[in-house]
Amino acid sequence: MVKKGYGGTSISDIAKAVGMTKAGLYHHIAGKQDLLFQILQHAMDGVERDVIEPVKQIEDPEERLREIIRLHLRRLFKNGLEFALLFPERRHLEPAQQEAVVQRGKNYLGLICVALCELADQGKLQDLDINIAAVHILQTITGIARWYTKDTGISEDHLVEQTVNFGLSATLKR
Amino acid sequence: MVKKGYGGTSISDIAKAVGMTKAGLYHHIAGKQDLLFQILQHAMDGVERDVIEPVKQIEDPEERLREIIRLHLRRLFKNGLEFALLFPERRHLEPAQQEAVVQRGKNYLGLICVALCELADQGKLQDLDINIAAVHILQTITGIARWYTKDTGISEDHLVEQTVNFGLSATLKR
DNA sequence: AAAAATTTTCCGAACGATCGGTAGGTTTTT
DNA sequence: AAAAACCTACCGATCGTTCGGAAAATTTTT
Repeated sequence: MVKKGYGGTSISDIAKAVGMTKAGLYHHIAGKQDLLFQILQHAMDGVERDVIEPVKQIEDPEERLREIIRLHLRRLFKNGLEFALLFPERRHLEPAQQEAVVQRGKNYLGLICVALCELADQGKLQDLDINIAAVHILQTITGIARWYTKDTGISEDHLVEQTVNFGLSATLKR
Repeated sequence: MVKKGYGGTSISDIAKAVGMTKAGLYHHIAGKQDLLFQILQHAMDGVERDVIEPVKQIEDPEERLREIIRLHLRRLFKNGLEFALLFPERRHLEPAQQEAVVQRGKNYLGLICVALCELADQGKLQDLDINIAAVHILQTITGIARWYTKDTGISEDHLVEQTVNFGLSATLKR
């Protein structure tokens, strides 16, 4: 589904990939739409557990923002970058499920916004539109899934470091 | 196709959208794959004309980078942000056509890389990985198509300005 | 200017294939 | 023996594509 998109992936394809027939697979899933929904929910559960929860306890907003980017990328690398590419496929869900996914996405974006706001209060931020900056940072992170592969010669550690610096120096005063 | 993806959009859908029957539409296109290919080529022709060509004459690399971001966004706004979302759908093309599209994309990325390199030579750049920074800038631009709508209350001008600043202060020394 | 010939545009009907999904039965595990 | 896992076989619908011909627009000939 990552490679060929929601519409381009048939249930038979998925069944074959897990070594089953269509009917066998249908014993485990409620339908194609619901399968995508479960995948998205599962992926976001992981982000909530490995990113959102841990950074809650970091007081210093600069350090927190740094960790948000770091942990998010680590999480993507560990769990498979590809899953980030499924996020736009939420358009194939029912409006209600779509809303649920979008809501959790906005929730995460809020995390970055809050960090930026606190930095602004401390006078550490450049003169910029916080909401736009927050989305740009998030797009930079998730955009990595669209181009990064190991055979670029770029190491994960290096990429994490560079991305953190990119996001911070784009927003922080110096 | 922007809304529902390549696989999720049938030829009937497209035909209906242009007020024709399937068979009537097929008089104008060579097939579904080729239609996508033509759309992508057409979109990239526009970028080449409105962005790549104009900035060739700008000597100063900082000014050039600024104009790349500005003109690219202006072009997206004028021609419809949505078309940027079709770029990832190139995966549904034949390998040969896919390669053609990717090549033109890399060509464009090279433009940013060169600007950054020249800035580095002038000692105006932060200590960073130029290739990674270039992709991050590009992802920030194209990422805008994924979230921006007029009803966010953000004006196009404001967004252009903020994005240019974001990209430059992420990479330039100050 | 009218008529004839030609080309372009479009449609109805159908094609084989595949789609998501289901019913009913068999095998495997508990 | 009960329950869970899985299969074969099939459903109606829709997929991308094609074909022969009608309708409309254009060009050529008279």
